[in-house]
Amino acid sequence: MPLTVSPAKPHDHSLCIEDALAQARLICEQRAVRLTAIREQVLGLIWQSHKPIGAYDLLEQLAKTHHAAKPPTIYRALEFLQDNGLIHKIESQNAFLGCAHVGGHHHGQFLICTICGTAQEIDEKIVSSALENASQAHGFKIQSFVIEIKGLCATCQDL
Amino acid sequence: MPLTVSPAKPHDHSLCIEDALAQARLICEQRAVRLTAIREQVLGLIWQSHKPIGAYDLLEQLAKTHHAAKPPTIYRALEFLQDNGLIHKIESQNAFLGCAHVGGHHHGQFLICTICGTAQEIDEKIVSSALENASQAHGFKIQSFVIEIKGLCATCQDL
DNA sequence: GCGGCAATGATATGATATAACAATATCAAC
DNA sequence: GTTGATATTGTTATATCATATCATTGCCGC
Repeated sequence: MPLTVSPAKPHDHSLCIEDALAQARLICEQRAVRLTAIREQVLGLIWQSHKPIGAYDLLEQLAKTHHAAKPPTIYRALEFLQDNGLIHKIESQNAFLGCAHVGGHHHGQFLICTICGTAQEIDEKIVSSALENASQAHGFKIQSFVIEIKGLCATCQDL
Repeated sequence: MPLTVSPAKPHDHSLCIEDALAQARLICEQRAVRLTAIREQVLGLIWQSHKPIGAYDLLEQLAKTHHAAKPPTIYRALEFLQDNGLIHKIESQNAFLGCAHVGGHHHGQFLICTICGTAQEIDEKIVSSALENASQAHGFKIQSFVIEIKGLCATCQDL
């Protein structure tokens, strides 16, 4: 299961990408939305990195094969991919990352290494229920959340 | 204690501002750093809203009394205030908010209302310990975190 | 009052994101 | 298979957020 590996550990990442794209095609078919060439290409570019990647870095990559690409090209693709739960935005970095748990209507929880820059997505019930608890205690009703934990991944702690 | 009220509830907010500025002066004296006129003025402007406020909105306010104010003026003041734990940045909005728990070396947890825009800072042990737990389970060592919970505040739920 | 450092002024530019409208592609209905 | 409605992409321009750089001024210990 490529999607459950830690990005910090070595693995055959081309499998991640293939798997992510295959899942994306499936999801889009199920939802009757169109994973166009541009959108799929952008998703592929995002998955080529385990590190969150910025919109203009993506644009630079995309422009290599797609001369007409301009900022709106990227931002539209990013919006589509976000709307369909295929990618997440890391708010504290203005950067984007493939969703590791597609299908669920979830919000991301991320472990972001301050040394190597990798971001691992987790989905811990203990975190979401703690948020739910804390919010309730303040009479607040959750719609969504941003959880970005910064620190040292297992690999970089050992350096 | 003005600093513990919910921003969503009506209260005499001028007390919040005065209290926040008084605490800021104290903290800066203790830390032997200079809360200059510009910095204090920016902090005051931030406290005039319970809603996170953007850097350029602050600039516009500041420029009314301080003709020479330019973007670096604001960003330098914001950096100082953040470094000294007097304000927080809401990453998902590129906006800034007075810190409601000055003194502690804490990271913020925010309840942000999607209707009225107010952001309430909380500091729930259950949340931070859940993050600690989840991180440990993945061999990750926390340095800091961004917690921004979006939803409906008590007041706006009843509308 | 002078030397060193912190803070601010001033100019320019970099980085991120969206508005608005035109052109084209897709696809269902006929 | 043409037509019309809608989604997607192209194109230009601009809005919004943030920092680099160097000059100038102010503060403070000596």
